[in-house]
Amino acid sequence: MDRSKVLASLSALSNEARLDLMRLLVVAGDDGLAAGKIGVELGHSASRLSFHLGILEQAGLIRSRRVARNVIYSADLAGLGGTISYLLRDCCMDHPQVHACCNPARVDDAIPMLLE
Amino acid sequence: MDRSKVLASLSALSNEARLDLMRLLVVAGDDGLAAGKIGVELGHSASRLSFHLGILEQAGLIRSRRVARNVIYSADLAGLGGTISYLLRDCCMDHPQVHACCNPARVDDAIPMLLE
DNA sequence: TTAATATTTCAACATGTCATGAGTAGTTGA
DNA sequence: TCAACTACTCATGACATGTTGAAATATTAA
Repeated sequence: MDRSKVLASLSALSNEARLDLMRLLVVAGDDGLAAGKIGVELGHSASRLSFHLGILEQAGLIRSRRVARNVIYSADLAGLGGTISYLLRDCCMDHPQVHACCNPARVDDAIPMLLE
Repeated sequence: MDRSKVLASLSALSNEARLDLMRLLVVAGDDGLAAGKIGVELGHSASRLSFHLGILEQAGLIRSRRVARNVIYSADLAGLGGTISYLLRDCCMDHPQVHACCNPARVDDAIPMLLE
């Protein structure tokens, strides 16, 4: 992941409405959510929502696909992971003290993944 | 770590000059670096540097202390870790696929920390 | 085809961010 | 104390960001 993409991701995430959007879409999983449903959920106007979704998509943090009349948005976990991973590696130089903060809540779930 | 602090941190990190600053200070370790030295290192004007250092300090990502004529800046690893950890937990809901991206380069170093 | 639905685009405005250069304030050694 | 050194503050202008409401576009059902 190159630096300008990371900067775009961090900038995209540094906004309350967009952080809310990301969380909602992560929870929604691969199925995603239609724009209209998101708007109702978060109480945003259509144009405001579209603006923020566009920024998240541009930053590679979410994807969209058209299904009939609806546009379905879903989280791009690789994009999210890439951004966080950049922070850990290239910014924090994999400093043990920073990694320690990121100790997953459910260690048992995460350890196997780290060993893959 | 509360949401507004996280937003401030992400906003602080979403700038090239400040990302450079963070990396430099993480590498410098606890000893930190004097403002003047940082300016020379990164080629920034004094006022530009002061502006960005102020934003990072305000966001809780770095600390400063006066030593004689110099002001020494150093990375606040807990602040950095807290921000990353918020992204992983409250935004990504500890999603395994995101954690997998953050698999440390040096697994042997990191695993013991995760098990503590 | 027409009407209804879903979403995006656009212009206007307010606000925030950032680089620059000049000036200010704190600290030290002669 | 004075001059040198170090770092910060402030005003300015350029540019970016975010909200709003109206209009435009795309898709579907009748």
